Amino acid sequence: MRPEHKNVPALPAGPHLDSDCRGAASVLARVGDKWSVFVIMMLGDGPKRFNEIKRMIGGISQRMLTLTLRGLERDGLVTRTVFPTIPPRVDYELTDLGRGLSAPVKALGTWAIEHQPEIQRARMKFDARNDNA
Amino acid sequence: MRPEHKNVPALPAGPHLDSDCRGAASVLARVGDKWSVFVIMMLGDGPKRFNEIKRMIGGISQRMLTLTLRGLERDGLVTRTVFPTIPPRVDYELTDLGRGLSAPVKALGTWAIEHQPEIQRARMKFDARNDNA
DNA sequence: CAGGATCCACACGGATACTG
DNA sequence: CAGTATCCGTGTGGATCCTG
Repeated sequence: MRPEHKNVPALPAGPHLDSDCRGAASVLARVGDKWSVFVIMMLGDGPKRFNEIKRMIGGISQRMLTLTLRGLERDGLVTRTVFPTIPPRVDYELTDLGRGLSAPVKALGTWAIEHQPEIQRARMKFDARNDNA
Repeated sequence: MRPEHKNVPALPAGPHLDSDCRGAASVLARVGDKWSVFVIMMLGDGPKRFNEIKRMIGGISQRMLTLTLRGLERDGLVTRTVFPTIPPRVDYELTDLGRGLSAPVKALGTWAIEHQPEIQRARMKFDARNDNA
């Protein structure tokens, strides 16, 4: 067991970057994770079931969703509730900690959506300049 | 040329996730990038030179820093200014767009630092429960 | 339905050497 | 100093098949 989990490496070793920053790195790694961000946003408005989340996100494999949810659970950001029914049902919900995080994450998401066009234009221009290939 | 650049895949194809979200994904991918986040934070207080940034961050290889800066430049988040002196000198600075982004990013960083202990405790507990290995 | 197990590709990222 | 070029290990993540 214990193979993947999302590795949370914590920067190598350098005596650089004050330790707060280094510890924060592993947290940012989770937040920085594309899928984690999406899941947190999806869970923003109430608990959801596994396949429900999967459908909402769309491009994610069940493997990645499982791994992502496991990671978020590990970090105390979401709770996993199993209903021992047939067929089984599992609900995922943000914890208080998770809800706290969802605020800054949403801010980021909002920013991303708002400025997406500018960024895409910047990319086009940049690529155009360097694409003599 | 044009080998890496940070791939910006934009989710596969699924007719899921409203298109705003899908476009935002590629933006979040940049923000989600660990190194990009650090660089943006470093550049938060004024322009910096290449090796200056490298030293401040510490754990990054010059390759990754180059790639990261290239990506940020491509997205119109930082400007690259070359002084044709000997030895050469290159300054990197946040654009207005970049400065706009640095706000939410800092918010996230702050959150990460503040709640890092809770998260680490959550991880310990989680690992303790499942580590019968 | 929710997810564990496996196989596999390939992009990411480190180390090193070389250049303007 | 600020890169580029190359080699190469490995984590990440998709696809597929199987179970309670």
